[in-house]
Amino acid sequence: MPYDPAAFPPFAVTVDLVVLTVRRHELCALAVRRGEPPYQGRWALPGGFVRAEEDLTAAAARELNEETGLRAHDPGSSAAEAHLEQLATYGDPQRDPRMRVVSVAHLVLAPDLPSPTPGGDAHSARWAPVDTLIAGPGGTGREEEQPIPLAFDHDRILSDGVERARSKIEYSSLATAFCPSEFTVGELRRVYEAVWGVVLDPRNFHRKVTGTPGFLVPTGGTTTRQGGRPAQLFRAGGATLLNPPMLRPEV
Amino acid sequence: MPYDPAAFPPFAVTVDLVVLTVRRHELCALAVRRGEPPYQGRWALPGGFVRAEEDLTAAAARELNEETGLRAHDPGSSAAEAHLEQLATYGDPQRDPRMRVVSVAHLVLAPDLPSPTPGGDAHSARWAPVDTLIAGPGGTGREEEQPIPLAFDHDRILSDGVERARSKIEYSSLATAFCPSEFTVGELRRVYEAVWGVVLDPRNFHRKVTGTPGFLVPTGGTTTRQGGRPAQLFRAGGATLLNPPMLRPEV
DNA sequence: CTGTTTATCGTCAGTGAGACGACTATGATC
DNA sequence: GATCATAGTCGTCTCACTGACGATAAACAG
Repeated sequence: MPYDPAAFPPFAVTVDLVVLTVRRHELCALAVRRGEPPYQGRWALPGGFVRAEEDLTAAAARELNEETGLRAHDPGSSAAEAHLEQLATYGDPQRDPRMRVVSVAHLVLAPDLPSPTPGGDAHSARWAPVDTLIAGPGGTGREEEQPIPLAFDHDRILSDGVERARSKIEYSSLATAFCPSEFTVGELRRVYEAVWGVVLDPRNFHRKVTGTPGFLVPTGGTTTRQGGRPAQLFRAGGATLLNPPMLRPEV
Repeated sequence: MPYDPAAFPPFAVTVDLVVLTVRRHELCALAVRRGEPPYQGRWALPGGFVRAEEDLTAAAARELNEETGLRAHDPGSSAAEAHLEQLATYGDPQRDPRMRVVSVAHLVLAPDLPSPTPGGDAHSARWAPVDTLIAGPGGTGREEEQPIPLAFDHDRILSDGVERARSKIEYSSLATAFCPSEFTVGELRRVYEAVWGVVLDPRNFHRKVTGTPGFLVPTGGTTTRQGGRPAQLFRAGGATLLNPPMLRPEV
């Protein structure tokens, strides 16, 4: 194909973020309320335009920091860290009524933030349980109420992000991205239970995660913040791939 | 962020294709020779600009058909079919020296084509063993020769595509996309061996694939095209996910 | 002190994978 | 035609891992 600067149509390129965390035993996603048309007043995923000289990952990290104060996981940063990875790209010609927009969606897994409302504006952003945003895989959204659809094609993007997170914690140590830097086996188990929406056997889970080399390293400390007998504290080990994987119970 | 049509920079959006097949027991990728600068004369992945009113997947399917005559796997099409899925998006500001280009890479898994050269122009396209294009995971490229780098960031795109294919045949029935519509267990095993670069035990492999419900359905016919005792012919079953997965041997 | 909660260790049976022996059915070769 | 090489198919044995679940430990609440 010959090079002709006039031969290709111009696109707007954006990044959208699926930011997931676990709050009160529920998988939650960050949603922002749109202030202007289209979809004015509807909830949407955070995102924005990629700048002229900005890498896609950098744009996603910048938007994440603007919305939540979180930093993407860069070795060398000591701020609150989150896992960030590219999810997929959505480019249906009709997905934005204003113009042709291609959105590169990114997935962020963050620990539960102490701040009750992410970002600065409490009215425009919230953590919403994913069950209230999209219908679950097995049935309707919880409480029999159908969720109000997100703006644009963000329902699909969120679904894809949740599914990616659900499958990825099976064979990687990514579930630790939902935990603070030090955590107990029980806290990690509750992450799996919230993300998968299942109940796991504490004894088998304990055997699995402590028996997988490189997954968890004990810090020596203990805590009773979950009540009951004091539990050992761990931090994430160097292993990123779990082999054999953690098995998600059958439905 | 307020809507201002002048506030976002224009991007060119392209699709690039990682087209993989298995030829003579080797995993091969489709490469085209660039006819003009930049990187004139170098090998590159096939691809092209997304049209103004064209979906990303449609653009990838169109480019695939233009280059190889293959059709993406659409139910209802009887042409030679291939699996097509989105791979990842590459948007480094410096990746194309001419302008800001965001490329949505797609992965295509195709059966070995009877035509010796894909597409029409034998001089500009070829199937190249991936080992001759990128260094293998365990060491150098084969024959101790360092491969000539592909144009742009296509080395990375190809590596990502190959890695996706290698991991995806573990837990899905996607390896059948490399096979003709009817194939034997041995032919499927040779696909795994070529993609992973390993040798698998024929007896354990046979037990695994024939014992997984929905993976293979016998057609009733047999063939001796591989020599030896006649082998049953199968076609791909409806199952797409393999549970438990096919295990890739340790290195 | 008793009950409750959570953590942790152990046991046992069943599933599945790796290693590998044995047999079968074809074509090639002497 | 006998023999050999090749590829396919069935079985067996062992080990690792999982799921189910009993038992004990260490905290706190009443």
